[in-house]
Amino acid sequence: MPEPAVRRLSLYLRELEGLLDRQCETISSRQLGSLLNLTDAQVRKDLACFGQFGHPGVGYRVSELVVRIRSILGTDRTWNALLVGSGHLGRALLSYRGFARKGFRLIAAFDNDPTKINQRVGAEPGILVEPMDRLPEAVARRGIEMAILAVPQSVAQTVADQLVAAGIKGILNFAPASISVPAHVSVATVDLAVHLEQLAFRICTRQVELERQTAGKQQGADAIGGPSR
Amino acid sequence: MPEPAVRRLSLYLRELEGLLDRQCETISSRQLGSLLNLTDAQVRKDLACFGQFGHPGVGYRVSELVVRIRSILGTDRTWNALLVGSGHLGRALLSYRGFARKGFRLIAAFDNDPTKINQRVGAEPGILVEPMDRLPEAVARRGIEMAILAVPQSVAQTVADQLVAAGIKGILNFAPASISVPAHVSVATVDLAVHLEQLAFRICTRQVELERQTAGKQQGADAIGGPSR
DNA sequence: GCTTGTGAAACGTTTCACAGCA
DNA sequence: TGCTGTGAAACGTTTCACAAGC
Repeated sequence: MPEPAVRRLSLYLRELEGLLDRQCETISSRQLGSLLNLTDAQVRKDLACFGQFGHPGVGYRVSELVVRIRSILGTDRTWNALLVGSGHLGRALLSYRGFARKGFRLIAAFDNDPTKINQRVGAEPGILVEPMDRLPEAVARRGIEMAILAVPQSVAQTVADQLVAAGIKGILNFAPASISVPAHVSVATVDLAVHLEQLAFRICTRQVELERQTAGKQQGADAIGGPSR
Repeated sequence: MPEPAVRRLSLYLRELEGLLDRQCETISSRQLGSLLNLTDAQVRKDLACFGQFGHPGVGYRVSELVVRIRSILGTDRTWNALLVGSGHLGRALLSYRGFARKGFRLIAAFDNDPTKINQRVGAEPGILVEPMDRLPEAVARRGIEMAILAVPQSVAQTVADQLVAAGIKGILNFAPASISVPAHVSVATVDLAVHLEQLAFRICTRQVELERQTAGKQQGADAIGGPSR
């Protein structure tokens, strides 16, 4: 199953949910692609990986496709998640409404800092920050399958190990570190600084590209004796 | 220039900076790869794209490689950045120390919500949240090249247009929407909900894989009449 | 011995082009 | 006409294998 196709599936779903709000009933692969700067063939190939959802001559029915993609991604149900690390980022994530809209419920929070334990964080009524030793029981008792890791780099691996031991099946890791887990556990790492770094690189590269293009055009113009403008 | 190689360059740098702290002087492609679950050949090919940094029989000198990669990524200097949207996520990003460590300075913040304007946010002394109409002047006067977009989906494109008009060269977009900008501007989108969705998919898939594996083994054992255990 | 850098082979992804269908 | 689904071609990335160097 092509990994890039799975990544794009989430993006298709995001756009389709938007179209649903605007009561758009059907959409062609070309239209959906143009929303994400993809070719029509790309969209069709991606969707065809998972079944035949389209209607020749018509396109894709938005509501139908939304249901299908949710079912493929496993977001046609709610997932319970917990948070470890109630620093600035952790608290922001607890308050983020985007997760709930997609069916993810953050229902517990943990930290090992005594000054943070027993505080209530997030939108009213808030979630109680519990000490780390309560984690295993919470996972078992409250049916929590996912964890959001928002702790400092230095303790990321240790906490990840605790999460795995507690029976967590997937970790969304915001710590700037690559963590290792057993094969039955999935990890997705989001390193915010890395994304800014990539942006810096792209800005530099874009700048150079444009300069080269301009220079090339000028030289070309010079060579054929065209107007330098 | 292979796009995946550039992505990994940031990860190499992150690991190398860690090794530098632990006074590790040299590292082989195999060792560096194992930190990130990559093959040694992958590491060598990636680095070779940008020059000859290695020393046969020795490996790569950590401090040298750090300098080289920073120079390639364009993070051998500081970048000034601004933030738009001082909601929960925006304020968390202003307080995040990881950016400063990588040479990114968040030096201005904007919002169009009157209740947020003129507040000070982030670590002491804090950054003053200014109204959107001050944005163009701030970009020009303070040499700001990057923007972090942490606004709701509904206004993401509008604000992006304002940023472009103000002369911003790169946007790190946290809004759950794909935004379009002219070719001379770079965008990186980080959709937090999408990452959780991908994690949900991987958890489901992993579960099925393991079940199939177990079933396969059992069947295999049955077929050859081995112990069913 | 161990290491890098690199052409060549293997693999995966995207694009093309068109048959089949409403 | 307009659309999907799909084999085939084109393109890009990763892995292999080994010469060259410490």
